[in-house]
Amino acid sequence: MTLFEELKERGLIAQMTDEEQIKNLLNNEKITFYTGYDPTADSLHVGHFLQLVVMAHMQRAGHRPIAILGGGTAMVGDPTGRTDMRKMMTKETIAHNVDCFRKQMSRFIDFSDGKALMVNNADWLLNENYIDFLRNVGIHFSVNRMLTFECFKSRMERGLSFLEFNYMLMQSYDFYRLHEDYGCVMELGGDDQWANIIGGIELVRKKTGKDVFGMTFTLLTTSDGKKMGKTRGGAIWLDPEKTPPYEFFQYWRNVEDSSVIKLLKMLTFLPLDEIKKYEKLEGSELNKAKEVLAYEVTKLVHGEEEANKALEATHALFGSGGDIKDMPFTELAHEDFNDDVITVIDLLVKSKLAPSRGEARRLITQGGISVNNEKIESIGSEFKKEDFEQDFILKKGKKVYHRFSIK
RNA sequence: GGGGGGAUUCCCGAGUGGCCAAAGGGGGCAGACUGUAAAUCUGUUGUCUAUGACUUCGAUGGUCCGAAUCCAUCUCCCCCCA
Repeated sequence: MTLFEELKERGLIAQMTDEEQIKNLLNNEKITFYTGYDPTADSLHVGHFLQLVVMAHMQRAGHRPIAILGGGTAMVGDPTGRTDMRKMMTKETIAHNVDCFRKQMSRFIDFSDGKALMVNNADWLLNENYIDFLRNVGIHFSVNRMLTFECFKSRMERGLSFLEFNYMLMQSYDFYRLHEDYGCVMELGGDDQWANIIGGIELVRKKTGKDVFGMTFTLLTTSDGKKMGKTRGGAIWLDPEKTPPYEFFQYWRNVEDSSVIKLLKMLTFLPLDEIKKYEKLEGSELNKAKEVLAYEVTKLVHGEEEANKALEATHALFGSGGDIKDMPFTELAHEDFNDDVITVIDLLVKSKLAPSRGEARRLITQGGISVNNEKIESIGSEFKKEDFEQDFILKKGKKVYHRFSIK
């Protein structure tokens, strides 16, 4: 199967500028392409992960990826799809985020021996002279045309600052620079990036007369169209400090039925033939596919060892057997006890299962808390130190487990 | 530069002197039903040493027995005209 077919079959391609030419390019040539990452946080999240997967597919097929870190563009902020302006980040924050991204990325893309490049657009954008930039780049953009773009629609009602309006020009200029400096001929991005990509392609054509290409991949959404990768606690991060592997695993284990197959295709490298087998599953059988999805994605992001641990813990809690050691846990200190006892409320707050004592009370009152499978009936329930000598597993709701031990 | 409107709890959005910890919706959490799914129904959703106390309605100061609501100053946002 050719790369192009594979990407298509996996549902990764959303739009492209010229299907025939791109197909030919991907299947018969070795090209240099790029994708951008805006360093808006100190860790990559699942949206970036999809981006990395696409890059990896391309790299495996012999193409050369350039990952561009938006150290320069983040100074301005992409208004695409936003109803309000982003908070301006300080230069220090941006630099820090760029560093974090850089470390995480090398796990997915092989940057050795020039097989892939990582550049920071701060290197050229920050030194641009305003007047020169306007004369070289600004001249090629029509405001009339930009205003008709879908990506600015939502902002036409709420207001759009001139600062943000420039974002498209900056990203377009990136493409031009990469084209000139590295022979980059294609930009890849999430489907929301379509307008910015087109901007770059047109700029390259106007300045050099050369044709370059653009392709977007499908965004991760739930069946009702919401962006995936968000929970009440915020985004699902790739940084194990911010989203522990067990939690990461659980996120994928709990996706809705209608998304499993789609996600297996998009986010894992399992052969399509194998995924076809899961496609036949129905009803509760789909849980098997969900487990495979969770395992594979966790393995890619956190490594095989962590994936195994998460799987073990999952089996221990939801099935039978397995090792409970690897579920989230809290170690209690002797100071946490009062007269050798500790209340359930304290346990809930200590382990951050409840954000406040009031919330902890509510959980207990509503019957949402149990310890070693015995429901806690009273908000005054206490436990002695001895109780922690054996396994002590607290359950919140139906599927949040937490283990306690004593130092 | 001129004129007008606005800032409310996680979000949207009511409330224009006591009945306001603040309607309604969304989201979250919990319960029922289930398959660790979806949909649905129910409860809940500021904090605490908890039938009470404390903090909250852009910021500061004031009026009043009493302020999210009235007054003054300030900060920020939006719209219209130029």
